[in-house]
Amino acid sequence: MEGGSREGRPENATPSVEVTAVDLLHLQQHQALQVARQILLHQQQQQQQQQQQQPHQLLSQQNTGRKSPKANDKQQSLQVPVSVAMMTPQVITPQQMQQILQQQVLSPQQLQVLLQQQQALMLQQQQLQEFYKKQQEQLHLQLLQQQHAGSKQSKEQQVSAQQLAFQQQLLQVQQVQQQHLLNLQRQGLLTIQPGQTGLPLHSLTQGMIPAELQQLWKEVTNAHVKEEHNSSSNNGHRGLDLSSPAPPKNPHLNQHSSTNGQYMSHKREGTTLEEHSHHSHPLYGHGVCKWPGCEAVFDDFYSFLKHLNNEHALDDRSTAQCRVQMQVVQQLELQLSKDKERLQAMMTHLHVKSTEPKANPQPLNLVSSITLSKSAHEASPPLSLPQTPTTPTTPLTPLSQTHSVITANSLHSVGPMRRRYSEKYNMPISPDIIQNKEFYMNAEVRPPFTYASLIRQAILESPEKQLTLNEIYNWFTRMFAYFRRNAATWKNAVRHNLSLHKCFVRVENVKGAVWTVDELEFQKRRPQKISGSPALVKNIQTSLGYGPTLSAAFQASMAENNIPLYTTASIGSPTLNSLANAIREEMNGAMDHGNSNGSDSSPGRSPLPAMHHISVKEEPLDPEDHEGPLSLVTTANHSPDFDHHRDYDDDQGHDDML
DNA sequence: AAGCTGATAAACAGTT
DNA sequence: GAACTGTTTATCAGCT
Repeated sequence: MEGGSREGRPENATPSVEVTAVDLLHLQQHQALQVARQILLHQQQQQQQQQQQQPHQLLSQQNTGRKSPKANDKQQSLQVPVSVAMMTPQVITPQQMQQILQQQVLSPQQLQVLLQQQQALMLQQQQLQEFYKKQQEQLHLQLLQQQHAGSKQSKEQQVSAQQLAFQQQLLQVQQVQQQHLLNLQRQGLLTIQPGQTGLPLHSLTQGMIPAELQQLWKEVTNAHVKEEHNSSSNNGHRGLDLSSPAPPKNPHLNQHSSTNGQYMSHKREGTTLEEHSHHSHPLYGHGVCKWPGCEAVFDDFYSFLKHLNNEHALDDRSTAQCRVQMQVVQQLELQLSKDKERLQAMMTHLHVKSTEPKANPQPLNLVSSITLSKSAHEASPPLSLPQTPTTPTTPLTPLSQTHSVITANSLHSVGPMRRRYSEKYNMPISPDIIQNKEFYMNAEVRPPFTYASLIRQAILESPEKQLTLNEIYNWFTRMFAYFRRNAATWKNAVRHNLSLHKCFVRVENVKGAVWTVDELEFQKRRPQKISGSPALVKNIQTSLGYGPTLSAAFQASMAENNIPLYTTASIGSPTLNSLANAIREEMNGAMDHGNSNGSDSSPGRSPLPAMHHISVKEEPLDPEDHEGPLSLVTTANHSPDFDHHRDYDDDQGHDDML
């Protein structure tokens, strides 16, 4: 019952914006999706034109949200599309894709074909670049020899002059060059069949230079004219295919071949193919010839064309200029690739920060990607593979929400956190909270503690070890940015926990009632395990199959603690120190204390580390806070009472992490 | 697979 | 009467 309403509640539906690992993984597919989307849009437009009455059904499948909370419903899953619909329009989500496919606008086969074509085109692009490069090298030599044969200047000077020219043109011609390349591709001049990729290129780069280049040149310079005559079919602007019949939809796909976001402008390009034939040309803009170094002004397009054919015909000079341009493009692309690499590294870094010690960031990314979609906790174990969500709620935040910017929102998971990170092991809440106080206070990251643990911490931190409900609320909001949202939800949870757990004792006070902690009860209900538990040790050593190395232990610990869980997707994650401390504590507990005393675990389990953390505490709160809670915790932990922990020895602590 | 635990939601009653 | 406080029930999900 409530389940339904819960999963459909607004917080969940909020389209969380987050850069996830999956985003990264999908990044490559993004271009393909974009292109496909453009095609789809185009087709849809055509359809609409043809059947004007046909409604746009993309979102029509959304169910009308039922309201009665009581009314039983297992239809929550149907609400998924709603959240999908709320996502950024630029991104085509898997769901949208599916919808599109369902509408048969584009069949899966078609899509696959398109994608394959894109891949082939990307290959082409690479080969084309190689071709250009070689051409440039050769032409460069020729240029130097021919143009400056009689010159007294040293070749080095010439080269530097060339380089200077390159730099000057670098920015100016970037766009023009891109368009130029696109234009070539669009016209199918260099279309290469996927199967025969190697051959044509080879021939081009080897012996066909003159012929191919000449033809290519003609095509470039006369493209517009031919396009005019080519009025032909819809997309068929590939009358000049040298190698093979390009697929009908290549014009669009070709755009994709470029590595960066060029496709953004592709649509415009693609839709203006006809325009080109009339008054548009990559080398003609604003009445000016955009040939590098030309800038001749023309009143009309045809004058420009004449100029282009006359002044920029295929000769050594033009060829050399072309080569220069190619080099410019190449350098730009090189830089682009470097920047992309850098971006990737940055994103990876940010995603994985909390688990830096880990060797492989991949899983982390995956984890982080899932984090929001699910209840972050499940995804926590940085380890492994993306856990397949079993929950219907999962789809709420589709992986496709990629490309979004990292924002504060992306850091926190607002949705219902049905599961604490891990119930397995107690984590010394105090140290963690203290050390990461800044983080929790500023980042809307759900703290990896259970409500009970937090409530206890709040109470213990108070001078009198007692708080009113409202004071507890305040502590939550003060200490955790996460709890500055959804007050109704977590406050209810707090009250619920206070009432539910025996460890929280309500004491009538003069001014009302206050809540205190019965540490005994608290420890009772929390079987502490970390230390003594062989399972933990084993877990630490073998988890993830990374082996018993320290790093493995680190990973395991983090995984188990779920410390980084929410933070994997966040920028400001807990410091490495805290992680190390947490792990150290666990390790200490496991190794040092063995099973003998149950003191280990939980909240106060490791007094020493706790003390270290204390020193870090910077809270303007009461000075007593520093020692108060901790000492209390410590005593509690070491008290004989912990003997009953053994009663729970077999259960892997159900600790309380949120 | 069952049971435990925690999170969430909600209804309800008492108090302020 | 509204808001707050506190209790209770129900459901779901993760874990052992």
